[in-house]
Amino acid sequence: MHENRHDMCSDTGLTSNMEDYIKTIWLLSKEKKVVRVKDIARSLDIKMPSVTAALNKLKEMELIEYEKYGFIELTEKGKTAAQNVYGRHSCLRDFFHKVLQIDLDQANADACRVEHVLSPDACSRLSSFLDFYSGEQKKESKWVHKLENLMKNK
Amino acid sequence: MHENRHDMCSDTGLTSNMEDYIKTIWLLSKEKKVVRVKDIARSLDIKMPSVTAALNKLKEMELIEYEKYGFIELTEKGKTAAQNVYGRHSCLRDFFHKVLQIDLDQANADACRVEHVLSPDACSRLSSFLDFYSGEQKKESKWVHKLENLMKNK
DNA sequence: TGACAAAATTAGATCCATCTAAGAATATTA
DNA sequence: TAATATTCTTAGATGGATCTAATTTTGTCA
Repeated sequence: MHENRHDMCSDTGLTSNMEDYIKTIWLLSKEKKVVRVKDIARSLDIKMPSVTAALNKLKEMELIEYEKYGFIELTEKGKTAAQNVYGRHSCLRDFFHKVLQIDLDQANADACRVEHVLSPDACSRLSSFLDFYSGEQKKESKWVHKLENLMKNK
Repeated sequence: MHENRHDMCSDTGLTSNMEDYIKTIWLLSKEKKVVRVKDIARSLDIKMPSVTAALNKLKEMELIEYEKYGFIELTEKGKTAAQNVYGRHSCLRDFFHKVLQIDLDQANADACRVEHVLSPDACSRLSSFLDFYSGEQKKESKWVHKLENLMKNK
């Protein structure tokens, strides 16, 4: 019982928070090679003790490998989940930025929040829509230009 | 300090939860005339004591009028906030349902979660997009048909 | 109107996620 | 290498939101 009382996310079965952590760890490990508690804290704009607490949970869930004062690395399971979250993120960011023409920073910020709550189906449909839109954009369809103008003047 | 540590929503400055409560109260009062703790609990799929606790906070924030064992009514401030949330909700639901062709129940479910995290700007742009889309739909534009087919076969 | 049923509240607990303050481990550098 | 600075962890607290169990209030109806 009680599985669904807390903030779980449709896809990964993790809380929004846990999703944020693994996404962040994944992004940091792509650019830094060594992920530090400090970096995670800075990225998520929280304090280090909060990170430590979260890392222990993530380890418990076998999403990361991690020893006290030691390295932080995603397990395969963790990587999969992170990519999953990031997939949703980029799909949303692209929609916000490319279609709705929200500036990139704000598009990212919106995506960061929405990514945890959008159903897999909605996400995949949004993705299809984006593909369609890109195609039309390449073909320089009139309606795309109209829409672009409409969004530009907001 | 500490204003932003918890789950605040861009628009109303309330938590997702509080937004859910006032939206629910608003919807119930439109169909029932007398809003009961029991109804709110059933709507949100939580237990009555949780509702009581929330009502006290909402009263504190002057979003509802409410006395122990008594009536529950939104203040003007509360109504405004509720309409605000519901505006976001319907905009998202329409996008999910009409554009992405997600069935209505699921569209509502997705909207219910996203409504708390979408920025006002994104929301108003999405709304503009929907207007544009509806217009094109009325004109029976080819691209709309193409997109409709694409989404139908998902 | 008095007994019973339904609805609402209080009390007390849990979980999640964060914080500050203080102390331990690690890294740097004079 | 000893002192210092940085990084990280522990301990303990807070706030939001929920729950169950028990109690109180309100409503119903025989």
